[in-house]
Amino acid sequence: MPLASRPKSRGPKPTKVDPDHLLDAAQAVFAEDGLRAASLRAIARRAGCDPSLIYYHFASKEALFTALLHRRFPLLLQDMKELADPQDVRPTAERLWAVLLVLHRHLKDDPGIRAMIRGELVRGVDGLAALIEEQIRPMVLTVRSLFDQGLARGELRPDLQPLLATFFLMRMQLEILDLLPAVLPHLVNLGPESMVIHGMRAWFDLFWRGVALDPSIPMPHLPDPAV
Amino acid sequence: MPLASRPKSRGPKPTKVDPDHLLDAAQAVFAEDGLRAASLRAIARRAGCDPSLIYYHFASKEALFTALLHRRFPLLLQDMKELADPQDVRPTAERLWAVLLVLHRHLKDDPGIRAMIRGELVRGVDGLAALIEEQIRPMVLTVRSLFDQGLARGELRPDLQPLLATFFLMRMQLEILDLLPAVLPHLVNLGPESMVIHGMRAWFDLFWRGVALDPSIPMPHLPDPAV
DNA sequence: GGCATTATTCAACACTTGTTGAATTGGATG
DNA sequence: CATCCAATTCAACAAGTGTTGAATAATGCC
Repeated sequence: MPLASRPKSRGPKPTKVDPDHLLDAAQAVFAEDGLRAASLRAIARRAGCDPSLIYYHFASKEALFTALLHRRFPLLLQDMKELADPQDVRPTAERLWAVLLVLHRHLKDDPGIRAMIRGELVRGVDGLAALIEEQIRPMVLTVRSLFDQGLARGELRPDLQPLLATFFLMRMQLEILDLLPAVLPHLVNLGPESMVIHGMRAWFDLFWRGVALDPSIPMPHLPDPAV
Repeated sequence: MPLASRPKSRGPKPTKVDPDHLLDAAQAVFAEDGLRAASLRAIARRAGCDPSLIYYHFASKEALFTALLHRRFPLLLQDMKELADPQDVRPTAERLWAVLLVLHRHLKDDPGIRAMIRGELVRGVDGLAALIEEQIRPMVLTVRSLFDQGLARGELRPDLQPLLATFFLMRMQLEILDLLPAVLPHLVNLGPESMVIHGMRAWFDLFWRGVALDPSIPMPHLPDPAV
């Protein structure tokens, strides 16, 4: 009884709530409410601690957010860069499909970072929007280089516009991860997870037919995302 | 002087701020901040009136938002329905392009309603999210019927999935309207407006090649959006 | 056991929010 | 000119916000 209803105790349970745990809670709340509307009290509630504790680990609400940013983006960029190694001789179709797989792996269970990439979380917070763009740009340019390589190898339509193609490919993957599980499963009879894979394949099929030099030659085998 | 700096006057200038003017201001502010973070005071400031006036015309913040919803969506749906008339014998490519033109016409200058469609504005506000979905669904099904007609006429790949194709086509158009003018013009040398048209054509070219039964037969002439 | 340090909470601050009720104005009508 | 009404503002409310400084509990070290 003194456990559940302790009426007046002060600073009771230092159970080592490490910063990562706070970041997890912050990510969840930010994803739901956006940067502006998300409250530190809501984050603290989620993390099971007092709002003041956040200020012990982070300087401010904004610092908490940028810490979130630097936790995930570098990993994503790294994976993308490995994909774009010019020595990679796999067919371009396979490598572009791998771009979708990387996005799937990193963003599947993380609506927060998806919203970040979309720029939603920081609507109207100029400094942070610029910071996010700064994290995203190298990733976009990396994928773009994949298209340049594909063009040089004669596997893509010569009139292709690499930057727009990059934009189309990645952007739609974000939408697929976000929207398909939310709205389509009750229109088609598929579970949310296989709905995403189904959508990814349909999208890439359409996309590749649109960008390939000769869409009639069959695509290489496209592996499912690792689960 | 008594005009600019009137220090203590009460209820001064009934200049007939009609509800539509309030809706305009609300739309702008909602688009920037989202439903939760947007404040009635900011809306009132934008409209040049007192926050209380909003309550004279609308019952609450939420009522103001739903009024916004019912102002634009029906018009959009109507245009889309005219497009999907089964008697229309134009080539399917031309009709699908017209879908993009309708979206362009209605949403080009209206980031607020774009954000509504994307569902951003109402993150975490359950009732409203359902209400928006209710407005969007008939529009989606209308466009879907266009694909069904195209399939029946043998102009589309028989293995096409109409619902996914609808999703891809419309969703990317939203992204084009939102993102291309914001991020690409300083990477490509095009003005924001022609950037959008450029992007739309590139997108539809890719899309059509992806869904057509025989992408090698040339597309009909695709008119520019009317400006 | 005493002590310094670290992790945590409490209580309060100044401010903003949606909302309301009463007060005020301008114009039309008599 | 007086009266009525619609349009508008003022002033205040309770609740929630980010943030801070002081207080407290647990932990490891001597």
